Amino acid sequence: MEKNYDMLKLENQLCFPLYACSREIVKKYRPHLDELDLTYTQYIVLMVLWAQKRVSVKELGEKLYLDSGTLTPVLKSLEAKGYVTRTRSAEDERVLIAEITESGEALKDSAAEIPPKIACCVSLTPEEAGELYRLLYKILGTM
Amino acid sequence: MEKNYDMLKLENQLCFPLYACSREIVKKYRPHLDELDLTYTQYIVLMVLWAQKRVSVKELGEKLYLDSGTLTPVLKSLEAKGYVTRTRSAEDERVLIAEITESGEALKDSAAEIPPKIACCVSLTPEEAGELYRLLYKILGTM
DNA sequence: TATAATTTAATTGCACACAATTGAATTGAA
DNA sequence: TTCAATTCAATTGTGTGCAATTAAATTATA
Repeated sequence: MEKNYDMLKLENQLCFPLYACSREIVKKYRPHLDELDLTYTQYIVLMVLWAQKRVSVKELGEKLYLDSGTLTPVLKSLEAKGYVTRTRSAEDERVLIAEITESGEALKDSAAEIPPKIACCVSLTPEEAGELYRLLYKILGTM
Repeated sequence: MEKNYDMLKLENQLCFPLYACSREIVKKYRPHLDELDLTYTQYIVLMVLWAQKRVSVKELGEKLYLDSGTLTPVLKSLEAKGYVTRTRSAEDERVLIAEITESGEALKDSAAEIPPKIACCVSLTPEEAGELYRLLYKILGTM
C-alpha cells in the first residue's frame, strides 16, 4: 500500500509561502528602516505607540503576537534611543507602561513615507491585496 | 496641512498580518515537530530532501529563501542527528551537497501526519486556501 | 598562462522569537 | 487575615535570519 506524501511537498503547504513571503517583505522594509536606524520589530512597536501613546507590555504583546521575552529588549533599545519611556504603573507595580516620547513622535513623519514605497513593489491589485488581507486576518482570528 | 498617517496603522498594512500569521502557523507546527525533535527550519530542509534526495546549499537556499548563514548550522545539526550527510562535490569543491540518509528518509512517515493536523485548524475553505496560496506565490514571484 | 573576477559556503556578530523559569506584585479563597 | 494561586515582566538559553566578511575553488580575461 503506497503512502501519499503529496502534503509533505513545499509546494503543497500554505505555511511555507507564508513564512517565505513574510521574510521577503520584511526584507523590503530593511533599507528604508535602516535610514531611521530601526529594525522591523522596533518599527511595529512604534506603530502601536504612534496610534495610542501608551501601552503595557501585555497589551503590546497581544497586539503584536509577541511575548515579553521579545518585547523587553526591544523596548529597552527604543528607550536607549530616546523614543520611548518605560515606567511601572502606579496602580499595579507589575505592569510596565511604554510611552512614546517627543523624539519618538517626531519619527512618525519619516516613517509614514515607508508604506507607500513597499506597497508599490508588491504586485497585487487593490482587490487582491484586500482579499489577502481578509484571508490573513481570518486565520489570525481563529488561532 | 494635516498629514495622512493611515498607512502607518498596523491594521492598514499587509506586512504585519503576514508576519504575525507566519509565526502563528509555525507555532502550530511546534508541538508536532517537537515529537520528532525537529525545528521548523530543519523540517523544511528535510521536505526538500524527501523530494529530491540531494541538494547543494545554493539550490536549497534558492528554494527556501535562506542563505548559508542560516542553512550551514541547520544542516550541521541535521547531520549531527544522523538525518543528512554533508559532502563536497567532486566536480566543484566549492559546492557542498546535502544528502538524506536512511534514518532521515525514515522520518518521512511520521512527518506526513503533520500537515493534515495543521490544515484542519486553519479555518479557510478550500477555495480560500487556494486563493491565499495563489496570492502568496504571486508576491514571491515578483520579489 | 598568470591573475583578476566570480562563485560558493562558512564564519561572525547582531537582533529577534520563544519556551521555560524566576521573582515581585496582586488577587482570591479558606 | 493569611497564604495559595495568579498575573506580569524580566531573564535565560537555544535556534534561527541575515548582513558582512572571509577563504577556497573555479572561471574569465589580458
